[in-house]
Amino acid sequence: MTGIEILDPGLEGLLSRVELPRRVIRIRRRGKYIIFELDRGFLVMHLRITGRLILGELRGPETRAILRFRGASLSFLDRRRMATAEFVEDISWLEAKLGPEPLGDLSWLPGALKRSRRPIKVWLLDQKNIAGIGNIYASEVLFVAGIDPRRPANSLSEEEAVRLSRAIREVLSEAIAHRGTTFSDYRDSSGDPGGYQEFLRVYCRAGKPCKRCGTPIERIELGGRGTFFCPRCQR
DNA sequence: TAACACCTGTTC
DNA sequence: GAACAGGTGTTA
Repeated sequence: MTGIEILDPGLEGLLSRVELPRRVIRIRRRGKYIIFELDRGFLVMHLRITGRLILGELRGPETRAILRFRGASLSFLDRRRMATAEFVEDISWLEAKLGPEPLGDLSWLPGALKRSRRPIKVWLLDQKNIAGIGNIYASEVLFVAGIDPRRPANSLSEEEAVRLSRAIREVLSEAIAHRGTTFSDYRDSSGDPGGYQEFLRVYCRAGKPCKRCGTPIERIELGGRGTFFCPRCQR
């Protein structure tokens, strides 16, 4: 990393406290966080809802910073300015607040569900339980598993918990294969939208017929977030 | 654990 | 004018 141009004054304190250049050892993801491992310290980013990292130098009202590397630049854009980026010396705090990865081994999941009475949909969104499931995929996963999002986590049977584990893997793998879900803002690093919005089963389909049984999809609020489900297919 | 706060844009 | 939006951190 050879330089950073900070365009949003709100990022000053978080990004300017490191002397450049620094070597990037590798870039990885943990939950919804993007981690640049540097020869000393880390650059940790979270794109929240409308954040984007686009290759090249894009200057516009949404541009918050431009990261420069030897031979490449990354523009950090964010329409709602809720995304975060900061240099830190260590990232143990991140590991401490995130549950296991959703695409890893999930054999622990049935046991963990028994320890919570929260609605299963709210449980899935809590990054401390499992890291990386957002509001779209929580609804989608529960539809595929055939589970009512309002059910207390600890009311799921062993068999339902196993179905849920499989649904998590299936939905997230499919979504990744289609390069993500774009309603309005999400873009990949080339600026291209994802394609999974074409395949969503329940999310944002309130009133439309269930793709499996034809019953109108319902929208309710759980944990303050819009939640979509089929009252017939999900019990 | 729920409500609110953080932001700004879109849609009704 | 109000409601809604893919997320998370703080507060009550």
